[in-house]
Amino acid sequence: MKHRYAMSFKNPSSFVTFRLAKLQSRLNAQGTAILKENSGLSLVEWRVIQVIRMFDNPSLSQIAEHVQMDKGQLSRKIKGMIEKGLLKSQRDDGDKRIQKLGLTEKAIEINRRLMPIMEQRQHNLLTDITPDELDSFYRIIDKIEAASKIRDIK
Amino acid sequence: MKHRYAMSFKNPSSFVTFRLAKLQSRLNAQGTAILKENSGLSLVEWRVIQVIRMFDNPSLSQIAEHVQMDKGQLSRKIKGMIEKGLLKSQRDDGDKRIQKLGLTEKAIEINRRLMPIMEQRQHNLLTDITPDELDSFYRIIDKIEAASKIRDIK
DNA sequence: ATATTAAAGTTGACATGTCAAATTGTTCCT
DNA sequence: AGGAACAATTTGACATGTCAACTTTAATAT
Repeated sequence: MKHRYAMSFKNPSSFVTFRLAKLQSRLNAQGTAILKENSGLSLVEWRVIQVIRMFDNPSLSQIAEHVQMDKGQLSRKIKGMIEKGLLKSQRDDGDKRIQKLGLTEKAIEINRRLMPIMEQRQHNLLTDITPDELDSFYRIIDKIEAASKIRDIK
Repeated sequence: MKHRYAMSFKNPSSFVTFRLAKLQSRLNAQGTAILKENSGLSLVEWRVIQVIRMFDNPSLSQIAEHVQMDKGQLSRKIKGMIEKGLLKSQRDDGDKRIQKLGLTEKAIEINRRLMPIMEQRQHNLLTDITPDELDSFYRIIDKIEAASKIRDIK
């Protein structure tokens, strides 16, 4: 289905991107604050831990893909996390370029402690939203994300 | 309405915040690229121009509120934009702490040229989404944003 | 086989974001 | 009026993000 929207732009929120950016900014601030109060993790560190936890010893590139983050930045971040004792890395047997990353006991323990708090947070964000609404929300996000890949604007 | 969601978290997208962060990251990259190709503006500069355009000579603090941005950062950004000849500032008559910000002809002209491109972009992002879906999308964003203000998690 | 191209990760330079303290002007209270 | 409390903006220190170049190893093509 194609739809044409009237473009009035009387206020900045006429842009979906504006609305999303503002929301994102708040969510980041809240997430950072919660993690700070309950752990020593940054938002990125928390996300990296989740990705490693949910996939099987992913490589740096795979993590970068999942958290949609610059590889350079992630490289430094992971170095830091290894120094902090959160991650361990192991060279891949087959491909010597690849390092497979895993969680240390320390990270697992922090995750165990933090998870209920983060679940509660998510729950708080989503009460007031019906399951149907949430479905639709995710579908729209998918659509916008798909459209955001198309670079050509002409 | 209150809803309880099953929290399985088998993959990182189980967190709304993850999904949104990823989407945001893509949208930023796309927006930045489009602006770069078609102007010399950064995303923040573009947003600042929109806010100034749509409100009546707002102050720095008002802009910061609308774009949800650190005032310190914005202060520097605006200084830069004034040097680039995009903005002009004028001290408020009543309250001498306040500077009211306005667009220069140059900024207006850039905006005129850019607006159709950015509208087209928005249009591309939203085709495939019905007006009803979009309504619902905005409502949900509002709800999540409202919930994100509540700092207390206990 | 070996030269070319590509992928994984690292590094450096530089821009942007965050936080807190400092500055200047305003308002409110007595 | 005089000072405490507050508001708007600026500044500094430091963390994070972005981009491009570089190193090492792997894959592909002649």
